[in-house]
Amino acid sequence: MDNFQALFDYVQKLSGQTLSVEDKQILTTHFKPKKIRKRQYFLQEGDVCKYTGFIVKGAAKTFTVDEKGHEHILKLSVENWWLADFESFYKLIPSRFNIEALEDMEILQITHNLVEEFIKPIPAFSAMQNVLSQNNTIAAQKRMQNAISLTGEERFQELINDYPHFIQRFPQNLIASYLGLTPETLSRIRKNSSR
Amino acid sequence: MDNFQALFDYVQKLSGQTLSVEDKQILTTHFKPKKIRKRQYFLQEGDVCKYTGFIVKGAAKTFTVDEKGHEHILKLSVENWWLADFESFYKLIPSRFNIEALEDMEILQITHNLVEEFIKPIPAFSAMQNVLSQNNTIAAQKRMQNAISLTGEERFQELINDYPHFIQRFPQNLIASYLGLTPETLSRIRKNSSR
DNA sequence: AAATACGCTTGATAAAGATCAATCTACCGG
DNA sequence: CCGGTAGATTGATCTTTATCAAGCGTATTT
Repeated sequence: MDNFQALFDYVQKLSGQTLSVEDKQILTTHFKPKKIRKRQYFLQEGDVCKYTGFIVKGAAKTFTVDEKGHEHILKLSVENWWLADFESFYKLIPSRFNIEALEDMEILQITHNLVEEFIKPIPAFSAMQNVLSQNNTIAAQKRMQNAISLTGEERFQELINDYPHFIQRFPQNLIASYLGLTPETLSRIRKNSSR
Repeated sequence: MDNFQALFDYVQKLSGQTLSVEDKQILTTHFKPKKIRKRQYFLQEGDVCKYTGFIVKGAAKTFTVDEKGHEHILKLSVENWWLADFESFYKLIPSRFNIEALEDMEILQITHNLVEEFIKPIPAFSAMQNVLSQNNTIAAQKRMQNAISLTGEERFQELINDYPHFIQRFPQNLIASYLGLTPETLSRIRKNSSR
């Protein structure tokens, strides 16, 4: 039960609506709790992303590996975020991304079909999805603007502003990759900006 | 009538559903045709984006101006795309962006309230919005990945792949800005890559 | 037709960031 | 307690990209 409370709270908060007892029952029936251990993969490049997962506890990285073997981190995800490559999840095509647990995780996972059939009909859930989609659009737009118009140092400052807990929680080399920098460059940026 | 046909076609294509005569009537009633001349602004930084516009004809750029007076182009929009700063449009807050016509334009515009009240209840329109939202999420994800993991030259190649008509239609300095490069750098990239 | 503005190119130089290599520390796991 | 691994830092060097300045061609305006 406790696992699901986080999901209920989240849906109600974002939608601004209340979940009935029956709604909660439907969510509890179709979302499956799953544990993922640190370093375990939720999704591997080339596989279809069959599930999306609501993160109850823990954190993960979404990344690609280039020809030189370097990781590029597209996304860092923590509690109350959704875990998936949505391109693969929506279209059922092989994913270009890997998703790996950075800490031991507890998630609630579900397939696309079950969402469409049983979950979307819940008004609060559907409303939550709309709000989430708006938030994502806005965040993506901001991050893209930062990418094309700011220097590495400025992007780092923005990250500290927008997601201060990331700095505490994740090692610096992952932060660097998320910002599109090498660990060495981020190290030097931090050194110089503390002047 | 002709103006609206493009919108009808677009909604039906993306939603996979058919618009009834009544549906079309509702759309025709609430979307207002508007002409915007080349160099005219659809939105100015600091203003609230009250309208979203479906582009029937023409093209526009969405951009910011930094402290040094340099433009940074976040988006280039053409026929069958939507024109708006969605952060400002959804939340009714002042926009950080400018949107300016690059060619004479014909759009169909509407306010947020009218969409919510009259347009969203049309099932095909609502379905179209869901598909559009998915497409946008996927495109934003891809562009972000390119930004953090590719060089300028590689990003240019991706642009040629994904939006070949952009190269024909827009001057090179706008393409450069969209890619997060200076016009000089893009000029040199093109020179060297034709080797 | 002249004037002008705009976009593209090229050159010289500077800044930002990547790469490669080495070292240092801290934190496990046996 | 020891050895290993992961992360952070620093230095030297190279590559990529920005900046500033000038010149050129072409379309547009008057």
